[in-house]
Amino acid sequence: MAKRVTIHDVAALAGVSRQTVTRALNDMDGINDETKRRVLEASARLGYRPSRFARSLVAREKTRTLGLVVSSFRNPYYTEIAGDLLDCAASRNWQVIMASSESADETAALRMLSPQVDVVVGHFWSSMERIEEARDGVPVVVLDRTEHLPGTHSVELDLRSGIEEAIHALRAKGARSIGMIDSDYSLRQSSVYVPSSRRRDFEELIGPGQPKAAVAGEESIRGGSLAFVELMRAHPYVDAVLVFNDLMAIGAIHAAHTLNIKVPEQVRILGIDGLSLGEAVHPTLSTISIDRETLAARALDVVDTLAAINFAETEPIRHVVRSRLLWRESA
Amino acid sequence: MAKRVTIHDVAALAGVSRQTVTRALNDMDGINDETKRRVLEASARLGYRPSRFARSLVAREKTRTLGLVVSSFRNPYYTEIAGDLLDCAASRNWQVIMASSESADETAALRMLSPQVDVVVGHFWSSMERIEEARDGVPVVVLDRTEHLPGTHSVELDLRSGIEEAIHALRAKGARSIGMIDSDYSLRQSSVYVPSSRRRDFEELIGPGQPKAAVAGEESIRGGSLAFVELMRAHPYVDAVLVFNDLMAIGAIHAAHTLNIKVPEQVRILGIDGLSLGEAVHPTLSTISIDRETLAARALDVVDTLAAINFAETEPIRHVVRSRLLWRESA
DNA sequence: CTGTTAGCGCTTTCAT
DNA sequence: ATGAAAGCGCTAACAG
Repeated sequence: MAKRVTIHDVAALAGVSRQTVTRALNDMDGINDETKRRVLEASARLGYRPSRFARSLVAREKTRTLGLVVSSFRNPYYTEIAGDLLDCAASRNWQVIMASSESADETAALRMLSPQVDVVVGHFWSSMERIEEARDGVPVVVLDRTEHLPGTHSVELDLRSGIEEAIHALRAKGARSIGMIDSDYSLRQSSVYVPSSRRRDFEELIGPGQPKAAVAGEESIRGGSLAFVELMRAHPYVDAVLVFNDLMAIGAIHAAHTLNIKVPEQVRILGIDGLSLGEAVHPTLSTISIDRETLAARALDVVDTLAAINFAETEPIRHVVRSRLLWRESA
Repeated sequence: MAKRVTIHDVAALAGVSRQTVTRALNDMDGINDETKRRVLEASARLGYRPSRFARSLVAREKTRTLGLVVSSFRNPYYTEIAGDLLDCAASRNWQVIMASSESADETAALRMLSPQVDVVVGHFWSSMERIEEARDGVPVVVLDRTEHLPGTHSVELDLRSGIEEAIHALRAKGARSIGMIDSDYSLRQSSVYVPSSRRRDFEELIGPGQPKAAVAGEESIRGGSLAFVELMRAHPYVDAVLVFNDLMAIGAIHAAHTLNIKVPEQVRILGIDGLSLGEAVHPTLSTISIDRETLAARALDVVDTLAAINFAETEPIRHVVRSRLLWRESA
């Protein structure tokens, strides 16, 4: 590994001072054309690349860098949010460094990002303590989580009102027994299944008199398929299903095909997320849709607010984004 | 915007030297516990955050940063590659900065990334000259492109052999007239439609005697649907269709449902990409599958090779990744 | 155990 | 038009 070519080497080769090199390369004036040409040539000859570290260190306007932890690149929900966030960040003059918490765990991603960025945004399901320890002083903006986490900022999701509305609407359409397919995420993380807040909301809203028809599966198309089969076997009377997310709901529709169950005639299927992918399946997927662009915009609002106070510790900032029902064909 | 808190301020408040602050914060030894405690407290009081710029400038092992240009966050093909690349990069000790070329154009993304990173990886469809100008000396690794671009490194895709094999297999299964749905990407970029290399390969391989049944559409589910309708209207005799990518192919299957055309009985549909999503539709999508993990690994191989020579200009490095047929139900 | 010195590579004064 | 000096904020190496 050869030693780095510095501005000094270029200056030496061109027979000028370092500042002259700076002038030539940054297209500043106060430099003779001929000198400039010579410097540029020397720079090209040596394959000189200014150090981005030195440059940023001395830059008057520091590059503002945002760390983004993407939970999964296999679930379009997360990648679409990442896309929205990236666009929004670019328009507000933020660089984005991404890390995936798919293979590693999310605190590992956080720990890796924290020394590199001014602030981290992402979906985090770990305990407050673990986040606190991994963030190492860098402010964190937590997305989607419905509980309020002290010490971090958040853009929360109001799914509860969407779920409530959905239950009413499903009943109005004639559903008598509504089941749910939940995520088994907690089970995979800690070997203990804890119902998701989506399920907790669902069970509270559906009322105490109702039979509890719920199963949990992996957050994927396949997981949704398996869970649907399990649900229908255990609770054949179910005529409507709320599914943890759209990906699993698409899996459920797929499984319904296989089981020869007509959707929505025999069973209504309703997802959560609002993925455009839902339009590609038959029947098209009805869903509780999350306004991802607003979510991204709110997250950047928090980030800008924090930047304005130089990322000092401050009272948690909190935003809430609402969801809305998107009726297509499956429910 | 308050002035930045530096190591100096912490040192002053704790009544020690800057070096002692460094020792305390970086958990180095050779420091009194009591002093350490005092420094840590001062640091916390001031909300001190070490400058990542200064730190990287002086670090012996420079952070190696790779820029990744993601063409679209709405097409799982690109996000899945991004995920693979991110994992691969992390395991080889590379930081990744991402930019999307979805809303902006790709040279803008390249221009934004180039001062921040050591090397850029991504899908680029612009002309050599535009890339050359935007990269500003930073080495670029171009993915997927089948033509050989002088001056940039590349991981190319051998789709031709996959397409050839597919045509043989479709004919063996009884297809008499194979059509194609192409991407109209070039049309959107420059108002002139230029057949993609996939289409050029297809037409060469299908032989000169064959009728040319091809239409072009947007690279999306919807675009695939519209194109399929158009294709079947213009060329009703077509009994097999090769589609530019899986997303469009899923759209085509969707449209076939709507048109009441049985897949694969009446028309066989074959995509390109190998998205796992293809398993979620009915019938499941047959496809020419690209080994994304190998693609990611090859790209990182190039990157590591370049790092070893300190990113000096060098002869273009070139890898080729093969594709393979993945028969599911639609063809 | 702690402080001093010397850079990392660049850009910005300010002289010349 | 060019050069010299100062300093961005940090850490490694050496003193004390």
